[in-house]
Amino acid sequence: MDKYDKIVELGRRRGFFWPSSEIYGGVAGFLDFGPMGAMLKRNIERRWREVFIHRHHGLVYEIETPVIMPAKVFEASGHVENFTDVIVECMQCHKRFRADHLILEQIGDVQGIEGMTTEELDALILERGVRCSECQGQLSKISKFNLLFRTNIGPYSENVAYLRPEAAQGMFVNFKGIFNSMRERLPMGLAQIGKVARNEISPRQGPIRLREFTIMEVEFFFDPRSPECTIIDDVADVKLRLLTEEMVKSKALEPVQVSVSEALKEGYIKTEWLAYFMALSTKFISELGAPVESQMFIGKPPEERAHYSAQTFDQLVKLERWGWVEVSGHAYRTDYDLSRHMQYSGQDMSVFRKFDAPRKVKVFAAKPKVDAISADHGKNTGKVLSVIKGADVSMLRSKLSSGPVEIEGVLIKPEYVEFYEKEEAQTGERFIPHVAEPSFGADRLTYLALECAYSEREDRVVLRLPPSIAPVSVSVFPLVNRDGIREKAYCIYRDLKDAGLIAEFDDSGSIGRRYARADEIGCPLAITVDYESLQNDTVTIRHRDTWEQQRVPIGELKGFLKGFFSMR
RNA sequence: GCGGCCGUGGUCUAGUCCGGUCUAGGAUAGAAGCUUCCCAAGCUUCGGAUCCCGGGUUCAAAUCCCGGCGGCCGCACCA
Repeated sequence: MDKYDKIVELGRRRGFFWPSSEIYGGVAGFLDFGPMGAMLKRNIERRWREVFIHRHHGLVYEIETPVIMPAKVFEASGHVENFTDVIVECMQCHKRFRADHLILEQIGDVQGIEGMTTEELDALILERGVRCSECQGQLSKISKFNLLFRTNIGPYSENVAYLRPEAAQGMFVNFKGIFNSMRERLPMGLAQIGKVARNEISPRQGPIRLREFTIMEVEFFFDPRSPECTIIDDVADVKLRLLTEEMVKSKALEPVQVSVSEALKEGYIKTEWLAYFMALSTKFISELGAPVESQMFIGKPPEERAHYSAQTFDQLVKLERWGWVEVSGHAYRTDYDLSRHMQYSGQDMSVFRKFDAPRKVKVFAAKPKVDAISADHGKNTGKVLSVIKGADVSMLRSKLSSGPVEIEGVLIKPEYVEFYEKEEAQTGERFIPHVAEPSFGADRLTYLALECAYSEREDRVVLRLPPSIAPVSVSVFPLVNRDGIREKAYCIYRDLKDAGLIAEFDDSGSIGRRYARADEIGCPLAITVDYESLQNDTVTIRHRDTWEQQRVPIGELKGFLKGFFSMR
């Protein structure tokens, strides 16, 4: 029985997590979190929120957008195209191919192949005799890999929508509006914690690979001309363990350990903001209990990167059963997403960059020749004039150079317009921001925290969760249930709850049993009220990790706890 | 998706090969009470399993057969 099995067992026994829809046989890739698990996960989310968002207020803002978005969004993002693979396998040599690619390759362009169902493609393969391009073997039926969950909005089946596979698109589509309302400042990060869904082909590994999970993402927008991270000094000395793309290529297994500033100087990481977030992530993952030695970042080669990424580092953590597992991804998405949304929606996603000093630029201007126009158009002259004024000058100029052109139903002749060069002062230019994206899976982190915290002592399970994320902060026990001790303990318990702590009260079984119960859910402190408490108003505080006890006056309890939890 | 192994109270497990003695045993966890009073002590009592689901064979199925679902391992997949 390895750690994974033990955690799965503990997870069920103590109400952390278990497979979803279990009474109907369960369904792979979905997980339910119980009372303890939900609290643990929320605490991890809360810590992430503090580290990545609140500590950067003024720079990073949290937003919330729907899980369901119209098909158009994911057409623009490239997910519809890149998330849907129709795959055939050669029955002879067992090589796999993208079915559509193979068809196009062998029989040329096929009308409407994009929208074809697998049955139609199967039929096409059969009719046209498409074969394995390697060995000419016969092909299997198509299997379809579409990781997007599809649904409809409203009663119309043609109104297709998808469940988001990442929270990012909600931030991209909102970028411009928020940029405006947040006073048009770059850099600016948008963050989101929320559910995403990916219809994985065959998810295994329990909480590690899910079809629906919580993602925690920042889309950090910056001007590619000023890509400097203004707060890089805060993390310049943080050590990163890196396995760069080149090292992966040369089959290196041991990561190099370099400081953030070295990693940037050596060009391992392409942009400072990405490096900044990688440093934050290292600290964050350490705080959850994973030692730095069992973390590393691995550079993804182009063929393994997402379609939108110019550089990706996966942050890996070593788990006992699953080996190196990705807990966060750090992608340099450049201007891919905003450009695509600009193209697909027709909305301007660009941002104005002011020059240090206005520049003089030579531009062409169009001057309509009213005489010539009115000679041809008479009363319609006004219409023609407005068409000319509305047209893009350089476009109009190049078109007219090869003869008359029709715009908005009006025939424009070259002699209608005179072009002349003029000097114009430009105060700036428009550009599309670039994006650095750190992205975390909260469910994996929850499992990670459990695995890191899991320990055994004298045949008992002790979850040594960091106090900052422990589901229950403090337990209160009466040593015995008589002589007013129980009442006193209960009073303290209620006081602590009033003070905003997650506290539990337990008066059943022996004191040792109660300590053991508290240890199993990772409660860091237990307060015991005993006979001495009746005499001098002190209690014992028992520490989960050392089992040591100390006496603290009841009056100082809240202060003690406040200090204890704030320093972790 | 392919192949192998597997699925019994909340948890772990005995029983499955060789059908009946299993109205399913044990341990642990849980609840109530007594007792003890600082690390899962003890005693009493209680609740909790249509033996993963569906079908079949049989006088009789936890046990044999088929299908499904789920889990683990290997291969494939993993924007």
